[in-house]
Amino acid sequence: MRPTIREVARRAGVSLITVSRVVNNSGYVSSETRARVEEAIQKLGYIPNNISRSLRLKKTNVIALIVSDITNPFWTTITRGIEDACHEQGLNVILCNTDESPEKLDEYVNVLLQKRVDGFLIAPTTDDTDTLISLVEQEVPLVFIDRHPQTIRASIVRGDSEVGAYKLTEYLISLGHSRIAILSGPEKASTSQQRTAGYKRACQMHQIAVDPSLIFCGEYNQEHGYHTTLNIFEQIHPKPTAIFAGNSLIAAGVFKAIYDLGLKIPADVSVAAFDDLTFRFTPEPFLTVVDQFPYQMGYTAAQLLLKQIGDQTKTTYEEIVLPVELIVRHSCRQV
Amino acid sequence: MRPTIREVARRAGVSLITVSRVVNNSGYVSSETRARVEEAIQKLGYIPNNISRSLRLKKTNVIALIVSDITNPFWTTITRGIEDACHEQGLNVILCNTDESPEKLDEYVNVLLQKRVDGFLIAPTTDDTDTLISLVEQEVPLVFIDRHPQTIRASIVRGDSEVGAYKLTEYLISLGHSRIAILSGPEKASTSQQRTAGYKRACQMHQIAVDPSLIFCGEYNQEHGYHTTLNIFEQIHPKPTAIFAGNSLIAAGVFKAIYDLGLKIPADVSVAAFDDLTFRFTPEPFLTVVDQFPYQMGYTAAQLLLKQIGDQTKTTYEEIVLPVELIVRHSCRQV
DNA sequence: CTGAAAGCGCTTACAG
DNA sequence: CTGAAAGCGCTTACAG
Repeated sequence: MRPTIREVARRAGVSLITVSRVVNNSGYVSSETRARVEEAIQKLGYIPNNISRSLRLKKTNVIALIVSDITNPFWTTITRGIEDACHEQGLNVILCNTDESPEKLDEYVNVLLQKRVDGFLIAPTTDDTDTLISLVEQEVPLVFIDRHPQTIRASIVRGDSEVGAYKLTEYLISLGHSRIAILSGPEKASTSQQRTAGYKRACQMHQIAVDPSLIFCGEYNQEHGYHTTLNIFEQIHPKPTAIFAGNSLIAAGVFKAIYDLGLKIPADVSVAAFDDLTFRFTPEPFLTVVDQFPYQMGYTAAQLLLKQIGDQTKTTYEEIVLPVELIVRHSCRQV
Repeated sequence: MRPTIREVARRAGVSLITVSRVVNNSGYVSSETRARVEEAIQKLGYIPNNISRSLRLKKTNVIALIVSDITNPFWTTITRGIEDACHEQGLNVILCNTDESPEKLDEYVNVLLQKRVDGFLIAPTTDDTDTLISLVEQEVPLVFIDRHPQTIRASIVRGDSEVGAYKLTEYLISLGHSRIAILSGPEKASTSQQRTAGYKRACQMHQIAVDPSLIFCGEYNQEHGYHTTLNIFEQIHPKPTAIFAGNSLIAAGVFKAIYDLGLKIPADVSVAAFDDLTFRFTPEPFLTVVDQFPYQMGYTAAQLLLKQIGDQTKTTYEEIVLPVELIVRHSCRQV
């Protein structure tokens, strides 16, 4: 059984209040009293109970992070940024993986609402809206990361998908490509809408006709990249000379399909993608990408959430769009 | 302000106890009463406060996970296994990154002790012993993952490093290699001791002299892999024909060094490593590895911790050694 | 500079 | 099947 503040008080011959003051460094305590209390704490191995503190203060210093899968390096890196920002401010983060299941999201949100976390950082997937709406209605501090569910007005930190896609497409056009397939994400996801929009804008700006049969929406996963690429090479004529993968999972699928088709990148087809994630174990990274700086994204999102937790008074809605960067490497060639 | 159990009770015309019973599904409640209470809960949007519940019950249903860096795919995958196991049992996990800093470890442990987490899952680094000893003395539920700090008796779940290293070395020997450099981890880390031991045992079993100048301890990071490999190719004669990297970070450094030296794998030198982590974005994985199944490792560790949290009575010490597997690919050649 | 008392929102052993 | 009362371990506004 751990000693409580009461035992410390008894041992130091003071009241509970005084002990509370020295523990929290608040209010006046004479230095002799402080010393006595500190000695008692020491001797008893007293560890303040923050459960009761939280109950009184209605503040847990814990936030919830909900992503689809921490194992996806994009989310891993975001998570690290979040944890660092929270650690600096003395908060802890509870990690949740939903695997894109609305039921798991529900479950997590319910449990964490019961645990009275101070706020939520959520990377929403397409079909989660109901639970999220209810969070917003309850005015729980909440910031979205990366994606913005349709119709929900809440704070968000995201990369500039439109501009990123524009730059990437423009780069491909500058290499002489005019038939560029884009393997985007789900039609309803704000990120894939923005990426497709950037792609279209670049085409239009450079007098290249947008061919709707080169725009493929699908999940942000390898299967989409793989099967769509196989499809493209079987059925589309004239074949595209470049493929723009909407994220790195899709890119991995594209790579595999091209490998299985016995083709070479960039000799037979140029490939570029969103998100720069394979660098860690590659001596010489190869893929041309748009980097969204996920660490910064997580860090910024956490800071925004902490700010909102700080001033609960005004329920302000804030959208932070982070700049992205085109990193040219060796997966695209001049045609 | 959220409604409390008191308001629900008033609205339903029952006592607090009764509300508590229906919320927790414990004890007898007539179905009419239950219905009335449930309606009140519904109408008020009552969300039980688990802070106060935790205070009473002395149980938070939260555990702490402390790793050096979630961004390292080995830990990412372990983390996912842990989170899944905890989620199944209704616990949440707080994620902490120490960056191998003993001070950060201290800080996290103190804060989380104050938050009264139900237990700790820790991947210790070499110099953390003091804080960890104190945790063990306090009989806080604790299980180590992957590594075992010297001198501390506590539960641990780890891969079979010795056998893994033995198999990997034996495989290299079977290809005709007799000068095999091993780039192991820190001298004091149990994992690197075991890997070095497995390496030596394999050499001895196959009548190959163990050359101490081919055994390189260092950090589990890219720098060690990089600089040691450069060193090897400048200074060691006769040169080793194979390099055994102690983990995947070291392997990445080895790869980069070999690339920078203008050499090819496996034509000029064979390379094999611990941990299979690059598969995700690679259509055709190349590196021959020992897979430690980090997902399983995390899952198992969490289960062990949850078991220990369950029966607090006996402070049993348990060591679970998980089997590992040699996965032969294309980074080693016959000599 | 120090303290008495109420209260944060639950649960539980006991009585009826 | 239902409830009164004590208590989990803190903090705070107020008084002295």
